[in-house]
Amino acid sequence: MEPDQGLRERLVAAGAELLRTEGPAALSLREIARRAGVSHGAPRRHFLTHLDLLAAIAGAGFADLGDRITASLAAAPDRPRDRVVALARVYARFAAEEPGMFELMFRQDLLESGNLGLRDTGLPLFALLVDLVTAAQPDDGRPAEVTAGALWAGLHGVVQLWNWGRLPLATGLEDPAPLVDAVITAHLGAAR
Amino acid sequence: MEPDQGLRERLVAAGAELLRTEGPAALSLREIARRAGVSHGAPRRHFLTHLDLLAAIAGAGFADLGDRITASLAAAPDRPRDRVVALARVYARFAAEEPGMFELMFRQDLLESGNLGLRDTGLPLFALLVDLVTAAQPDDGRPAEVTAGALWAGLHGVVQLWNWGRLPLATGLEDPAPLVDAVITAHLGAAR
DNA sequence: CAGTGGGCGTAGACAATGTCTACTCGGCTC
DNA sequence: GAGCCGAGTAGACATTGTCTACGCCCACTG
Repeated sequence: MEPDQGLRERLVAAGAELLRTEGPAALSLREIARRAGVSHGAPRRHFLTHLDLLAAIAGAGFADLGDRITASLAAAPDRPRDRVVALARVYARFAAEEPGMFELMFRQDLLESGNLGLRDTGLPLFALLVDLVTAAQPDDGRPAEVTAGALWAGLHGVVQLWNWGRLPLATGLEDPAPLVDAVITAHLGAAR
Repeated sequence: MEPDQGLRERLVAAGAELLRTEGPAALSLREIARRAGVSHGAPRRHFLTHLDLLAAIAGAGFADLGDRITASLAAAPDRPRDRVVALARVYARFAAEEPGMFELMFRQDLLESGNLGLRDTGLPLFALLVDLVTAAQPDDGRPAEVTAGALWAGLHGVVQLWNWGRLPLATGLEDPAPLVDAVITAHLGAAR
């Protein structure tokens, strides 16, 4: 490991690790500082408030998700619909593997803390989805932004409700994949 | 007002009111007790832990949402698709008017607290949706549970991402209604 | 009717948390 | 070399969730 990264990065990394191992409830400012090996006042030099630190951790989560998506798209076939499927798969896997981070990323009080860095995170993801939807040319007669928005929302809702635990109970499924497929097919048409 | 309801109900009502006026961050156990006019130890006689109290408040939110939906369906036309539209409208309005309660209702740590009362809340809503989808008979060749689940997820994702603030920014819309319509049409077909 | 037991609320303690304010210390510039 | 400033430490403070001891009052039993 690199011993010489700044404390700011170490705090974000320690928070992400803590989130992964102990869950969102363990993300106190003092515990993060402890894991980073500094006193409880040290984070204040880099983040004005606790929420700002959490927002930075969520930002790292968005960066991670973005990296995974671009990596997956690089290896995906050219047909737009297949690329949407690849994106959706990564999105669902991310939410399933890192539920704590996923929850943190979409907490609304993190935006309200006036963190502009987070404000436009997630928008590149949406722009990418608009491009894919435009290329897929669904014949629903709607603006691509609306179709892309509804598609994202469907995908997001599936993984959210799945993590929440009601959908597995209600549908009897043990995997969200059929629901993700239903969402994509509903908006972009069947696979062929 | 009835002066003689039990403290349990008064705590839930005070919490819901506090949630409405001050937001989710203000929902501390002690503040709820203060608003209910009792000492900070009193809630413990009715709720073992803070999370249990929050779960009860969320349960009241589910009951409220259920009431609004059944009231709306009573006045809705008979065509299944129109009934789904009515349900979706209520759902979206609820999320927009009571964002704090909506967020609380879907917090996942509330379920993990082993509250069985909350565990099956929301399932009647889903069963209702399955019935409506079955009656609407979409020709997607999927089990009604899957279509209903994907539909609920789409609806839920729209209002969630809308409250989150990214969708308005990304789509340029100032109302989630077109997205809700896109979701319903995608899963149940056009209005005619 | 006396007594008693338990439900229900109070009051105080405790550890932990987020924020604020000295203070310290090391390296930098003039 | 003197001053200064960024960065981390240490302690204080109010607030929170939980726990425990206590008191009250009403219903039931003998």
